[in-house]
Amino acid sequence: MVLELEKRLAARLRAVLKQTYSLDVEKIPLETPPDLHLGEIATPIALQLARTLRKAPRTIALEIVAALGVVEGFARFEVAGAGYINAFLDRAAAAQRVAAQSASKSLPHAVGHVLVEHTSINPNKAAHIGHLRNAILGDTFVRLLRAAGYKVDVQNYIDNTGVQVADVVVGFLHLEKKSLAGVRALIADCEKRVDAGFGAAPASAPTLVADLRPFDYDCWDLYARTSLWYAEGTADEQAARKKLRLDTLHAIEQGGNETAEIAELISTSVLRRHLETMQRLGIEYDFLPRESEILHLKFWEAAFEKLKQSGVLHFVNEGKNKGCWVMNRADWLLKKINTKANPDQAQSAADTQEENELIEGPGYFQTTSPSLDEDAKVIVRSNGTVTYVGKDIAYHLWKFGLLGRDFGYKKFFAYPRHTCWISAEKGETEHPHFGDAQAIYNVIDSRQSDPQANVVGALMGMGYKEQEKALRYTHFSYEMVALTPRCAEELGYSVSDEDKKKAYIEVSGRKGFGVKADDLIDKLIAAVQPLVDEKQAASPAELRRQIARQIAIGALRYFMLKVTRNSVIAFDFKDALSFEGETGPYIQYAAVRIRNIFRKGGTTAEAELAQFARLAEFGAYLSGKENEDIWALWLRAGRFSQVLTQCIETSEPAALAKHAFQLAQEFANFYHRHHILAEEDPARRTFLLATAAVTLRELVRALGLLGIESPEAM
RNA sequence: GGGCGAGUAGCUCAACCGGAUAGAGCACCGGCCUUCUAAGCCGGGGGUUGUGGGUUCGACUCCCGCCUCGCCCA
Repeated sequence: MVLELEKRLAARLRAVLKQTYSLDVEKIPLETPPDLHLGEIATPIALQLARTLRKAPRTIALEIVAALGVVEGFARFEVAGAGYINAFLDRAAAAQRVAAQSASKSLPHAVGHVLVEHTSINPNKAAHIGHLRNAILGDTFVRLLRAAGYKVDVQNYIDNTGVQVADVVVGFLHLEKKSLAGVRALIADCEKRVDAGFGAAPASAPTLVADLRPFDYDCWDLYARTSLWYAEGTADEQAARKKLRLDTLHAIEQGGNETAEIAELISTSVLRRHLETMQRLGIEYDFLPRESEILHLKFWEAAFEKLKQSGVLHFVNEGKNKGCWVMNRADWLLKKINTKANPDQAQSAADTQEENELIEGPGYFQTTSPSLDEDAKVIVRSNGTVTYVGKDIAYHLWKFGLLGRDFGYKKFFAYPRHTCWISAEKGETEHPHFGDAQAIYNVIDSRQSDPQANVVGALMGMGYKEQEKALRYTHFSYEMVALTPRCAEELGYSVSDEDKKKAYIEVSGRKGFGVKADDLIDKLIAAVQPLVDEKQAASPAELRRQIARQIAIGALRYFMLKVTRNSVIAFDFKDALSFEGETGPYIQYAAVRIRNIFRKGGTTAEAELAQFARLAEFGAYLSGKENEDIWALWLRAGRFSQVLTQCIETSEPAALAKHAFQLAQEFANFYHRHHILAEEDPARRTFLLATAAVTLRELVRALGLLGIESPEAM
């Protein structure tokens, strides 16, 4: 509702400026006034034009308002302050529009096939809180894109042939002295234990993991032990272990041997655990592309030819990179380096500005003649091995359908409503097709921004800037989750004096330092369960467990989503286990209260909205100081598409989290001031019930996009 | 050494394209349960937005320098 009116107002203002001043203003600045008595939409356009028009801002504002005339959906316009134009909505008309909206309908504007990659955990250990942030951000963004009308495929990239998997293989073979058969037996054993309770179906009892060790937990410990083992012993022993590690890695990459088979067994089993963990949070995937297929189906070889042909790579004959294939660098980057080297050439602010636009804008990449660039990115090492970035370029060419090769596909994991596929050398004949995306989002933490930029650079260098789609590459970056020193100590880790002084300590899978995802979920459920049992004593135990689970997940997802992406989360149980204030449960609680009103009133939201549609006159209920809180609620409810659009444009789901909270907060305010069911005037009662109905609809919709369920009771 | 990001209330974080009085939550203090659920509501204190300049009608926001912290690369 608000979004439509903003567009209409902007169009009208544009026309007025053209007509009155012969000005073409493409972007009309619109903002939200700080207070409702200043209207619902404001523009400082008159302030901006004061210089060009050589007039006082207020004069301009008054002229514009006079020329605006009547605009549908608006009650009036006022000039305020230094020269703001404040627009006041026709509240009754606005409320009607909001009430008439459908919760399920997606926005019509978006078309196109989008690919979102998230989670992508090394399949050698249990998922931890950092992985949770990734998966929750990614999954939420997928929900937002789908709500906006995009067709989205969700991918979870699996590095099943990397050094991390190799380390656990080394651990099983050489520390645990297990054979292939031994590993297989252990996994079968673990899976039995998982089936018995841990991390299983929603209805099962919350289980703390102390006595139930799923396989990914075993690997978590073994991985840390193996990492330590490499660093122990004499220099000779260390060298031997290092060689063992490298040989193992090569055997896995090679495939077709027992070591590779063990790696396959481990990575597949751990991967399955990751999918189970994420399923607890309502997170599902469509396709799992694996590194092993990227290797064996020769994706790199295909990409290498294209990279050489397009001149993005060149062979180095001298200097420290002699014998390597390196990537040519973009002109702007070299220019920047040269400028730094000559401090005499002081740049003006304008030049810097221009340069920034070059860097950020599309089409900046121009390959340059291969001069001496010792810092150029090496893609193929002098020993012939490909770097990670090289393989990633090949993979991303595939994502855009530019590689000319495809994976094989096999069914891997069954969700209640759909199947998750995995890559295979020889797949099933009947399968869906992935890749060929028009836009991609890679949910990867900010530490990977350099490699990501290199991949983009390569794609652009290959000339795909001409094809619009190759530019639609978004590194959906986010900061890591770290532990506060206090939290680390609580968990029993020994914290060095140096670390104690820090605000936070980075988690490390290699050191086994962190909070496991399943542990956190279990802890949350265990913390909420007593509250639910107490307040819902009359409900059956199974329902109480379901509610506790919904609240726990709501708390966790909201905790990860309320913070903007580029802020480090210093994890602390005190904050994460909170169910009060700006939390998921607070919002869920608001929705439950509304449900209770309808239940007690013996009516439904749908029935009341239908009743409301027949209401002749209700404008009076939306005006006046005493009804300001009610109007605030309707207005907020009408902002949904505005917020959704903003979230997608900025790749930032936090704005929706904030929106949901504000809506819940405004409802709580309304709830305490107006006793709906006690209202004696039937028309006003209908109006108040409609207010609650619209709020419920919007709360449930916003929560749903955040991946949070709305319990029937709590 | 180079690149990226961050610094806002005691703590954790917001602030739409440069706009009106910089906002929430937690913590703290004081009120509110015979009502549609107190996982709630109301009130209170709390700020030189790291720092010094610049740009302009206007700067948390843009530019330059410096300080501190984090990450990445060498």
